[in-house]
Amino acid sequence: MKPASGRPRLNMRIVAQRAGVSSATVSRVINGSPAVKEETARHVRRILEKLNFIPNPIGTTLKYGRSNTYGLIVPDLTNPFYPEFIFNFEEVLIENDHELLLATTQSSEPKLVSSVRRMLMRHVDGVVLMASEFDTRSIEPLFEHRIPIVTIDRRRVQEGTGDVAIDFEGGYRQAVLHLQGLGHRRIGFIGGIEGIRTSQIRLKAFQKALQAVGLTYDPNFIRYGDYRVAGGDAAMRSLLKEQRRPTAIMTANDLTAFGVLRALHTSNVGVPSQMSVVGFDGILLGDAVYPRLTTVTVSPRDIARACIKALDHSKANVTERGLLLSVGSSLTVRESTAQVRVRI
Amino acid sequence: MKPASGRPRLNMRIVAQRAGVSSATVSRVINGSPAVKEETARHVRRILEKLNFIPNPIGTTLKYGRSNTYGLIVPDLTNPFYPEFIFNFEEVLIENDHELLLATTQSSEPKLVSSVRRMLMRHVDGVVLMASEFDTRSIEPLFEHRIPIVTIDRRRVQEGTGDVAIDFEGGYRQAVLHLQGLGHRRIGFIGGIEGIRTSQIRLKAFQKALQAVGLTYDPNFIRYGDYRVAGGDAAMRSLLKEQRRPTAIMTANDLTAFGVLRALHTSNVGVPSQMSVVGFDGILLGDAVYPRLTTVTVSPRDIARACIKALDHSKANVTERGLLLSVGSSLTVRESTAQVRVRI
DNA sequence: ATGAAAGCGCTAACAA
DNA sequence: TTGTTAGCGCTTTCAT
Repeated sequence: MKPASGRPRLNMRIVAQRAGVSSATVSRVINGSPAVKEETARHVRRILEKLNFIPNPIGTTLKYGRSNTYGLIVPDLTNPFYPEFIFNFEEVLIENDHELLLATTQSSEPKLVSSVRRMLMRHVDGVVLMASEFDTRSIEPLFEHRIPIVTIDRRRVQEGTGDVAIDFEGGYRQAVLHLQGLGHRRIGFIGGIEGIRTSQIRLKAFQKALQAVGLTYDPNFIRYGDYRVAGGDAAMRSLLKEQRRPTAIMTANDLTAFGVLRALHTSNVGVPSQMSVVGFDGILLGDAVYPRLTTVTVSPRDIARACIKALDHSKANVTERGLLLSVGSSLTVRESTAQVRVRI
Repeated sequence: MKPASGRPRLNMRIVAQRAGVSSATVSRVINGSPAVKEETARHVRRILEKLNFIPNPIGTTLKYGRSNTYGLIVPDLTNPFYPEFIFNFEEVLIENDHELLLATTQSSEPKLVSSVRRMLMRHVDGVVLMASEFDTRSIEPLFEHRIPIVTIDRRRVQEGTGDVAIDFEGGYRQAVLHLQGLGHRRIGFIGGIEGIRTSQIRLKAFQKALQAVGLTYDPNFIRYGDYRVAGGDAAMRSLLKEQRRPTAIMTANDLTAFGVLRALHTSNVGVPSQMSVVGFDGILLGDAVYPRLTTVTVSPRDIARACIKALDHSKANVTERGLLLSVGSSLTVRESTAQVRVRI
């Protein structure tokens, strides 16, 4: 690798020369130090403008060992929920003059490890970890380097690590209430991937929601999926084979609900005439499918803000256990739910 | 901002001390220089492992003014095509030990300007610009700093700037051929945003495809959308008001096709029984809607590779005009197209 | 084969 | 109020 060729990059020293001051003064002007005579500052600012100077943050990063960058590790860009979150997270970061370093794991352990390594190399000031099913060993280096971490839905905090928990229970309860109001008594649930933590959390939340409104939980109406369309489709087909069918289906996320809709269409089961469907996430595309999806919406912006808050807290209190924040969810009623019609 | 606190970060000097060599030797070992005695190298490697040393690329960046980072500017994370591209682009970058710096513009000029600024600050080695409708003035700084640029579908190249063009015409021709084979003669088109360049390109490509197979172009069957669901929906509703209707609809992208499907559902027009629909992009969710969308697929991975190729070329030949590459597309037949049934 | 040292751009002590 | 300087981590020329 050869050193930068051509004329030297425009830097503070050059600006300083042109302005007839020292680079320290230029630095002070740029950072708004009050210790500079207003006249000098004005003069320097004029030169800055004329030269179109853009400070090189690499210098600062090197000096302070901090990069003003936050890492974000997501499992998958294919689920629209993540891009929507990324967008919001990025916006919140930019508001605070921070950068985003994005990594996707594809739910693969080696990818997680290499993502973590890249985060470390780039000296991120914190990491948001949305990859749920991770082995703690993979993110060990993050702990060692004392990087503030926020997990999503891990519902545990430790030294330097906060967590943002989505309020599934509240959301599902609203949905169950809505369905109950429409006369539904037999509500099925299609969850996430069997055996992983976040799936358990969602299923539990569903059960509690049922309980809260006094409906009975029927294990025959439960299936697992894979948080994706294919899983929702397959699970719904399986559910349709039952003698006694539920009259409404709730799902672990919107993509699963899309699969459910597709399976029902294919099987000529009318939605919402014969079966009501409720998703979870509130992705924008929920409004694009037919029928438009009734779903529990959780605001990506709220999650993003909570993440930043937890990260900031951990940064300021490296040795304490991090914040455990909760983000609410609310029902968005669209067209995939209706009065129950089938009598049994 | 206070300097890094606590114990100094693990760096090459510390490794060198532990290994009883100089930091220069450590650097040589890490970079695989052959000028190190194998015995020494082995010893250093052992220490490296033991200390779990991760080199800090900031030092290198500072020294060389290059960051091994590529910038990617996309208009929107809401259209799944972009996340799918981002994922592929990131993968290709990581293969080559590069980093990704992502920015979204939301089709807003100020956001583009600030994105460009961030790219500059971070010393990106090149920029992929997917924000189609930009004023050249906004990216002027990129030119000034001699940053290699690749645009998508701008179909013009200049000094240091390459372009990757999607082969709309070839893709649309396959689609038209497919529809023609199913007996369709009256094919409508719902384009992108009226007046912007990429919309023109797509509409022209559609016209040429029609021409190529000997079908007539009927302006009454043409509408504009907005590259999103809402636009496709509205345009389709408008089209349905025509006395003579087309029997098939092609669209500027898949999201538009989703809107078309929704409008047709709502208007009780059967797909594909009464109307065939063809999208463009080949996003994964095209397989999730009902009916599954027949579409023209363009491989995000191919686009990503082409971008890197063009970027590499421009990097090596800063003063030449960049490469003008083309990426092919191919028809994916699913369930939204069928034999024409309606006789007029 | 290895080490010493300079320098990339920036900022904060410290000096003037 | 402004300037001088050291040093963040790295690589590479030059010296040994």
